[in-house]
Amino acid sequence: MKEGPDIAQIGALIGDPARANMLAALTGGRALTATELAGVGGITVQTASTHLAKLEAGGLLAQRKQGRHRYFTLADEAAARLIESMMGFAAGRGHLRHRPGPKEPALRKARICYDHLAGDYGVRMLDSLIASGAIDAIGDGLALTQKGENDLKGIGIDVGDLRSSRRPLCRSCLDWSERRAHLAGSLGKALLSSFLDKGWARRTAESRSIMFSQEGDRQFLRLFPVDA
Amino acid sequence: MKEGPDIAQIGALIGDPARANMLAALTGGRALTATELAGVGGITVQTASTHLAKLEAGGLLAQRKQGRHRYFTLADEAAARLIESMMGFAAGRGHLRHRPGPKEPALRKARICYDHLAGDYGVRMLDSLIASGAIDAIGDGLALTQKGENDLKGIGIDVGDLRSSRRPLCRSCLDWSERRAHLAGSLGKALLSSFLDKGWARRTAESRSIMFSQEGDRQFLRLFPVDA
DNA sequence: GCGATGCTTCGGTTACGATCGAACTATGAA
DNA sequence: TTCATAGTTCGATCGTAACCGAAGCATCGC
Repeated sequence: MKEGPDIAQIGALIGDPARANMLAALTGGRALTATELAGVGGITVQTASTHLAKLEAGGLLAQRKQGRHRYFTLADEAAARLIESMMGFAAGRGHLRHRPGPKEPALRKARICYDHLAGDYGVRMLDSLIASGAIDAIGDGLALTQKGENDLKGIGIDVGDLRSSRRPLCRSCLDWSERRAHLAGSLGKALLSSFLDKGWARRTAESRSIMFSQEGDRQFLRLFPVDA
Repeated sequence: MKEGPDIAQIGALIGDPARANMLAALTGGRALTATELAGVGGITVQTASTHLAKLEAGGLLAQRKQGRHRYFTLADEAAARLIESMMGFAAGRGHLRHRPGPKEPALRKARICYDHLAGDYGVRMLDSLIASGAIDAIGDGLALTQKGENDLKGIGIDVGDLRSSRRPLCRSCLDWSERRAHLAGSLGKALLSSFLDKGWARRTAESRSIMFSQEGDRQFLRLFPVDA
């Protein structure tokens, strides 16, 4: 029996805790080596190696050899979206690996979600963009308005460049901590990049959280106000 | 270790072949009994029972007791979307359970996807609605136009009723056989229902395919033309 | 009450796959 | 060349979870 795609294969791939941890870590967007991934998975390198091979064969991971290192990333945006949508679903059902830890608050405030900003700040940014009329929310979709395009130019983002990529400009992404949407897509990526470039924020070494500087915090809150 | 939602749990739930088959069968939208699900899973009822309990505990399934039967459905639209997005991803990677079988062509032509029309006909319908200006495609999102609302009234669908539900009116859903989008959301559901009510099409007993009558076929193709 | 049907729980078996130690290959540095 | 680091492959072990037979509830029809 049966017609249709084989869900069980990729389910099983994601279903192993060690592999799931590695995938979640790669949600952070940066490429990691096999040894680093063994660390986040809590397993030895040999074991990690076989896991990584399976994930790559399953189309979830891509690797790039560089010298004697092997850097792994999520295969593409589709893979990233799958993982993120599973995180959203899992969070909605209370399937949390709740070991609160000290990094938690920072993670809820602002973190990276593949290549864009998530957490409280990510949600706030999208809300603000919609409230100001820079983005229209239509059904599930998001569309940049003319006003939005002008506003963005003011902070140094040229939307024309972004449109040339095949990737959608705006996409909404469900936030597992806030359970509300934040902005993904090439525009989401560009915005985060600009914050990092401006020195408003920086990525932390070992976690997916994003640390805003005092000045960056001030600027961000000014740029994306929320009226309650 | 780790912060964040536990992907591994639901991954493992979906990762078992028997469970995956049951979930895929429920993608057909209709409620199935435990014994029926045991059949599609290819296992005995005892085993199915434990699987179903796990799926329910995991928030993927909901059950409704009715007499001495227990009817299972996907827990909600979020669960359905997760399964469908996994099917889309799996299909894109060529993870097919290819046992072509005789039902395949019918399935590719028209099938039910949770509660709306998918397959060749589903894709065609959305394409046609966009081409005629009834629906605007904006980024990832779909929005019904005024013209669309009028057109729909002509075939007996009152959009006002649909808007009252909290569920989004239009949503695009990736088709695993066509690898293109078709129309989901409450409007997608309403359209399929109207085809069934009109007698243009009927659901088959054991498969997810939808059979159009000769007359239904003619009407459908007239209503949703594609100019090539 | 009775048996029949639908489903769950229990107990024991079995198989698959995750795991690691050890040996092996590849790249880089000295 | 030799040593060190990064990663893979092999072989063997071990745990977990899927599985089914049998027994136990629950609900229906009579």
